[in-house]
Amino acid sequence: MKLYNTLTMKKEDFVPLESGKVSIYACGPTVYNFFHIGNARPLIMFDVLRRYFEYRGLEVTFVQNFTDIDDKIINRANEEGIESSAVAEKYINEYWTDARGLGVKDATAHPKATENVDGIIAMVSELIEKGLAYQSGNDVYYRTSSFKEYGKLSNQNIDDLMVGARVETSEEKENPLDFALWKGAKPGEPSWASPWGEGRPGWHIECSAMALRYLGKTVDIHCGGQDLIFPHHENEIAQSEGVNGCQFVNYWLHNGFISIDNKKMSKSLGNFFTVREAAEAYGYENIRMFMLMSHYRSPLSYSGDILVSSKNALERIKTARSSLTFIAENGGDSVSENEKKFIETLGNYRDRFIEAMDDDFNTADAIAVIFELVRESNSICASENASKLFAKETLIILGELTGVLGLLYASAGAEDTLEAEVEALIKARELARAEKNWGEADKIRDELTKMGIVLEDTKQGVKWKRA
RNA sequence: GGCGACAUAGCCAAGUGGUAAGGCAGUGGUUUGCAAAACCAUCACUCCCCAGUUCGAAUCUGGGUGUCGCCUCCA
Repeated sequence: MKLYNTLTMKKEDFVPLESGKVSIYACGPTVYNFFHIGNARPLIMFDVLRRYFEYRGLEVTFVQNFTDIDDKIINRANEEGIESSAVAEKYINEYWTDARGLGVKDATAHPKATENVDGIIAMVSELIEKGLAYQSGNDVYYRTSSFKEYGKLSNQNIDDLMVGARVETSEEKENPLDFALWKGAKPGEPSWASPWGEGRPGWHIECSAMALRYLGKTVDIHCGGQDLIFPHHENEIAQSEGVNGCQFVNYWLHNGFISIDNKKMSKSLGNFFTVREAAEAYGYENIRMFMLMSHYRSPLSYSGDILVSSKNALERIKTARSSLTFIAENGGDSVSENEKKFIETLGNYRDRFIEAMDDDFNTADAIAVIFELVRESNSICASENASKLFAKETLIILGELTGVLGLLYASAGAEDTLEAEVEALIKARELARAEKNWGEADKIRDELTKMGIVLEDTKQGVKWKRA
């Protein structure tokens, strides 16, 4: 499998540290608000990466943290007049609702910053001992000038950064580029005891400490949004490699942004849609489909129209599955030559799907393969003698491929049953149709439509679905 | 100023040297009692522009234009 590595700026063959296993660290949300569509992209795309590794038989350890202590959380808590821990708890719960709604699997571990303060303190202490950090007042800062490779991920050199730096100058820092590892507590702020007095961890150090604790000194893959490359991931490298003296991450993966009106969607610009509101309007699964239809590194622009288009596209796959499910129950027993031939080609779809995914998990291409499978399958479904065997075999591969992408989960396996009243109406309509009483039949169909039941008269019988 | 990315049909979007995937929308047809769904056909002589390399370029090289992102919390 090839993955595009931000560190080398090339697609590289993925070789895990330990054969058959892969460790992944993903920067998780700062829990002070609902997360937005842009935040959902890495969640969904790297969930697909994780599922794909599992599909290929690798044992995946996937760690995603919660940043549950930070300025924004404290501000929010002050606004609402509650504890910052209550703010964090609330939005962690909201996170689960949305993430699971989007079909994102829970990570192997979801560590919280506040539960890793001891590890953070140990790491900061070691950085000080090594001369890579210094105490200033009650704060501790990383001495960027002492880490020779600072800038290697973002391909920047320190001098250029300094020229363009819009970093606020601080009396506390030796150098504007230095960043906080530990922040001394201001009155009223939540704090933890440390060798430098009461305080709390800086943002960057959390990830280094949690990656070390859960995944060890070197991680196979670290992922996140492109805006984290600098400074967040650059700082993580400085911290982790500074302390551990070895490569921190072998493959750095970064997703592209989602924009609105050609501007990056971001909380600071205020031009964002939360996943919650988008899901209410268009459905969680269609948001997932929207993301999967393009490559994770491409820029993507969000609109209601595009979600409708994604919804229709996903509907096509759902309809195909529903037709197959129907035929698997109501189809014929004899298998035609045409079907036999088709069944033999099913493996080709799998091969092409894998080929697409092996190329930097190209989900857009992978979905195109699914659509081709759908077209061929639909073609056979439309024939009078479609067989149970054909439908069952096709369902297996369709379920397998959509499962890797995490699609079709919302309605998967849901045993939906009809109300007696609806069932009676469908029977009545069948009777009317048999008598060629079209007026009555159409009247009943309109009635059912109003009740949210859509009918399809197929060769194998009447199919229904909820609108 | 430094670093990086993107530009393919009405819309979305793959494709990194061999003659433009896929989806949405549209149009014509088949099917249907009529629908729905589906299928078939059609939908970019062309991939921002110019020059170059090549038998051959959307794909490589050089130049230009436009847009976006990071350099400050940010997926």
